[in-house]
Amino acid sequence: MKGKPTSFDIAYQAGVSQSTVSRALRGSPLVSAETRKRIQAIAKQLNYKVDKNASNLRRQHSVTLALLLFEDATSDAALVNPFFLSMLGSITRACAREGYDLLISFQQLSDDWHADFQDSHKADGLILLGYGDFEVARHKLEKLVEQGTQFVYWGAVEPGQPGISVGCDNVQGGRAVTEHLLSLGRRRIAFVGDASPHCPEFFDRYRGHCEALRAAGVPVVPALQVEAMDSSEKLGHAAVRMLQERGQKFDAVFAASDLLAIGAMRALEESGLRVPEDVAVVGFDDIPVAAFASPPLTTVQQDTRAAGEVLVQRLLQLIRGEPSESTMLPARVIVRRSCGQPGDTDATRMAQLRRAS
Amino acid sequence: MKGKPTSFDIAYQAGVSQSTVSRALRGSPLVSAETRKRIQAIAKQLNYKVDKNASNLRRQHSVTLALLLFEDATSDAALVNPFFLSMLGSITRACAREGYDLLISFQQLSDDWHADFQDSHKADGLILLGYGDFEVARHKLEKLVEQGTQFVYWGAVEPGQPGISVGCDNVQGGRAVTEHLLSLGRRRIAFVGDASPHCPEFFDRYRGHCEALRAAGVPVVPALQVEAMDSSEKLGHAAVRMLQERGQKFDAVFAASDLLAIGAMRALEESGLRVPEDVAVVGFDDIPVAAFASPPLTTVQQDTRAAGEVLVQRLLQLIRGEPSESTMLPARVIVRRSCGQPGDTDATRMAQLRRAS
DNA sequence: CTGAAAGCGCTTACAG
DNA sequence: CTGAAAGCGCTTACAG
Repeated sequence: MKGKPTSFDIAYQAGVSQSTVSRALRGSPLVSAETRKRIQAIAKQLNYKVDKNASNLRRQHSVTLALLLFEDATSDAALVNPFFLSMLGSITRACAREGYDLLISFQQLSDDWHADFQDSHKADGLILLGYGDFEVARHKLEKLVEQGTQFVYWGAVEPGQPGISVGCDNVQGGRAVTEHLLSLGRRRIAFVGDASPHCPEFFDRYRGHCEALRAAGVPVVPALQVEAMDSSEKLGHAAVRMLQERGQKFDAVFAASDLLAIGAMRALEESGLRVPEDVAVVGFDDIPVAAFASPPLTTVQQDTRAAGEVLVQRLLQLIRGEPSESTMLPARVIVRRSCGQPGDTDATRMAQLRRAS
Repeated sequence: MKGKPTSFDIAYQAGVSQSTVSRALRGSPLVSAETRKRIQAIAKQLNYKVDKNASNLRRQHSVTLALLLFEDATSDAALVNPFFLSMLGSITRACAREGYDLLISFQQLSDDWHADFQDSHKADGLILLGYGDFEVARHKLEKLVEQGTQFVYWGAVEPGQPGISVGCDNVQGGRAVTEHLLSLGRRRIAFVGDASPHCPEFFDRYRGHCEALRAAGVPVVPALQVEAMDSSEKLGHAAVRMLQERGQKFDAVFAASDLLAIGAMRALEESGLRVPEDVAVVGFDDIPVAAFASPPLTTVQQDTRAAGEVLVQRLLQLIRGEPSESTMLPARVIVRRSCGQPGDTDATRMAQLRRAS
């Protein structure tokens, strides 16, 4: 046998036409069971695999999805957002289950958003993770819609957004974790995270936060909110310093992400403040290290497993021309020690590790 | 414009033949600069992208690599080994730089090892991460070699192994971290991890460990070695219990992976033993949570960034028919508090976080 | 149920 | 430097 066998080789051995081989292997009902069986046996024996490129070319689709992870050009080249990473598993598996292959690519925020993948027929649709400044991203997303690109993205879920998005219920998450802080007696809660349309997810978390405060009759103090557009330990650290420079007193910090929260805790520690005794700290995301922070971080868990599933489902609906819609997933407060209430540390830590590994 | 433009559309607009369009866009020197320029401009204006499937079919290769992550069938479906995950970034980037696309797929250890990707022309070569029991994997790897599959894998680097592997210098890493423990006065060091050809990487770490002991004139006590074939917190926990049941005294634990080490620390804690005062603990891998463990875990860092680069380079050499060879990367001890020597916690923690995010 | 034939959109010898 | 033509390996109307 020279080179890879083709459907003609199978046909020859089976004594049928190449068309019949193709039909049999694609599961067409137009082939008799007996013929199909014979063909399959020979294909298996010859280790024949349908040539994807030929099949794709002919059928005009690739049965492949592309996962585009956007990252800041300024950040170190080896970084991958741990939150997105945790979605990777479920996305991959959902694709596999649906018979789709998954291309993965890291993109610079500044680049053209590669409709390239679809234009070149490398992928039938795109999953976008991480868009940076949403006001900038919005235009790019709108262009994608215009071009007829099939895509879904993880982010805020709000009316008027371009395309289909999947995200967690940030308002509810922000509300729930703030209520928890309030129930522990905290009243001056700082919020670390941008509260503007540039960061709709952080903004929604802030909205939920404010809702909870108002419902409890606690005043919303603008000076207790500090901008942080990105999610990093450094920005969280800087935010606490900023609050202190403002001379604001606070007994809790709600950081819009775990990375911000961890940086905030470090800054507090350095100022001689104890977490949670002096200042309670909560984050958002429940990234793997959250359970290992000192103290272990109370946070809001987004269901990354469901997230991956839903992203793939929505994208496939788009590709198949079925009705599809943006979807919000529930958020869940995970209580650990950083908020001042001894949580079930051991159990959550085990669960975390399991998710991490 | 109906549907995606083809090279014929470009040719028509440029007033040249389709062949010339193809040549111009592929950068053939057979096209005049002026013609090329005109064609490129029109292609750009029409948002033309070469159809990958057609191009691949014609050229008989896919300019795509497949990353296969193997996992235990028994483990929860959402798990991804954090160590492999940390390699993903550099693999992706190395592929992008070389102009290759990257398919990613999770495979069950028990499945056929999908030469499928290559047979179907989905990918030109494979990168395998995680093989489980190497004695079992060896046969599969040998079969891949027989079939002429182009692949590289992460693992031990030893003579007589099938195919091309890339791994860290486990012997050196095991030696170095043991020397460190010895330098801190520890003498009865337990080793948690399988020391057999089933786990060549763990075995090499054990070898390095024994070398260091012998060089220091410290006896190697077989009863201080506990099997753990896999890397999980649970097995690390069980290993410490086993040591205690054996009635062995030990003042340090060298776990063959961070996950094992973290489980071991928890078991020690539960027995009322203090880490590092009573028992020093060190791990291997330097996964993101290692810096956040309590106490922060001393471990051996594998250079995941270089790992990804080298894996891709070696695979491309194979694909291009160039000489290639298995490669060993250096390992580096990261000192944190779990070994009893106050490490530069803050600096390493920051570095860790940066790698984690 | 099966076969002959067209065609998916390129790339690349071949001829000029 | 350019064009006409073959062909990569399939899938799928079309005809039987």
